[in-house]
Formats: sequence, C-alpha cells, structure tokens
Amino acid sequence: MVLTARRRAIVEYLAQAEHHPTAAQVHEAVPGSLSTVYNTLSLLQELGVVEEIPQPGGESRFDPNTGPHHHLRCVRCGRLHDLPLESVRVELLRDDLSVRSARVTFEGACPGGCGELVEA
Amino acid sequence: MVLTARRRAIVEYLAQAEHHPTAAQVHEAVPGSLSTVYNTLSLLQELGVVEEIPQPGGESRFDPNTGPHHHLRCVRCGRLHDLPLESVRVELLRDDLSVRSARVTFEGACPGGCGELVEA
DNA sequence: ATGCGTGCAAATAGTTTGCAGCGAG
DNA sequence: CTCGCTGCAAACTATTTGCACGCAT
Repeated sequence: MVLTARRRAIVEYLAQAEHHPTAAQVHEAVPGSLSTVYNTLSLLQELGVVEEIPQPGGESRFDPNTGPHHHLRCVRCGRLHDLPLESVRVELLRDDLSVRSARVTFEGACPGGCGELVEA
Repeated sequence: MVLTARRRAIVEYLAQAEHHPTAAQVHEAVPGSLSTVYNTLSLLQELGVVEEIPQPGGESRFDPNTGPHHHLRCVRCGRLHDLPLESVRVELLRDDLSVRSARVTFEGACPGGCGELVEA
C-alpha cells in the first residue's frame, strides 16, 4: 500500500482534529471522494492506527489514537474528547471475570465549554 | 400509548434475555413484523426504559436496564453482559471537567466461558 | 365512529463494493 | 507496462417512514 498525498491528508486531518471526526467531516475537510475516505478509514483500521467509535443513532466517529484511552462525550455538541489513561482510575471489584481492557466514556461538557450547540 | 400483547412480549423478551439482543434477534424471538420491533424499541427508548448500544461495524444492541451500569463485551461471541455499578470503581483524577456520568465497557470473556464462537 | 397498533413496502442513511481510468514507479 | 489509488455509480445493511387495514374502545 502506498502513502499517497490524499491518504496523508486524511491521516493528518484526523491527527490534528481534536474531536474524532465522522467520515462526512473528513470528506468535507480534505479533497477527494467519499468512498476514498471510507476506503482509507477502513485501511487505517486494519493497520490499527484508527478506531471506529459508533455513536448512538448516528454516524461513526474515528479516533486516530493508537493506544488505549478514555473518552468524554459532550452532551451539548456531541464532540468526543480524549482522556489519557492516567487521568482515570478504573477498578473491577470482582475476580471471577477475565478481562483484557477497560474503556470509560464520560458524559459531560466540553473542556472549557463549547461554542456550538450542534455537531461540529 | 397502549401496552399491547405484542409490546409486552418484546419488553419481556428483552428483560429476560441476558445478552442485550439486536433488533433482528428480537424479531426472531417474538412474533410480529420487524418494523413493529423497531417502532417499539424506539418507543421504549423515548420512555427511557431501553437504551441503544451501537456496536462497531454491526447492528445495535438494546439494553433493557433502566439505571446506569457497566458492560462486559465478550471478544469471542460478541455478547454484552451487564455489570452492576457496585462491581466497578471509576474515578476521574481531574477536577477541571464537569461530568455527569461514566460508563465502563470491559472487553473479555463471557462469565464462565461461552459455548458458541459466533454471535448468539 | 375514532384512534392507535400493526405490517407491508418504499424510502432513507451510512457504508461497502465493482469497475474503469489514470498516474507513479 | 504494471500496480494500485481514485472516483463514480450501484449495491447493501440497518433503520425509518408512509399508508392502509383492522381491532378495541
């Protein structure tokens, strides 16, 4: 596979956007067709550098974050923010379950408040 | 709105199934059309007695659990199990964020192991 | 008689795929 | 020349909606 200018643009947009864009948002932000966006996104998923995060009732968001971490979803604007592993403590208070990982999603407000009331 | 026999059957199936069925699974389990299943499920969501849990790459699952709780997704069979609030401890180690709730999803194995390797 | 639940079929949204063309190595 | 990225259009899956019928009040 080739790291073309188009693909680089998509990766860079994902990496630079702080809000885990939808496929449509990627398509708006970088030139190219929507199918190329989807193709690239699933390619990136196979490479393990991007993760799909399905949203209740809507479009999936795509998380360019390699390692495990947690999320804060803003209940006002729907944006998804990363929270580093170290800022959350999770503990499973049972020893009868075999578990490999834990992901926490908080619901709350954008750090510092968010301007828009809708999807951005 | 009326609690018909059909609706009661859907609610009871959801309540009794331990694995958070998909809409298709509900449809297989109770008589009636698929659209009625969807209609009823979204009705139940509006009433706040059922919650949609979108899955990566597939169909949403529906959780008949009223209150907040956590989940364990089996990486083998895809089933989603409930974990009561008390069996998990979550702590946000920052005070600059305003947060209303936290949901934890563990990835691991079915409690006691699961028979099927696929979706059930 | 009215209202609402139901089911069919059609519509929609999001995503995937087939295929032809083209540009880079 | 060849390989594979790209984009259009068509296919597909999951879900929603429009509409007509029928039962229960």
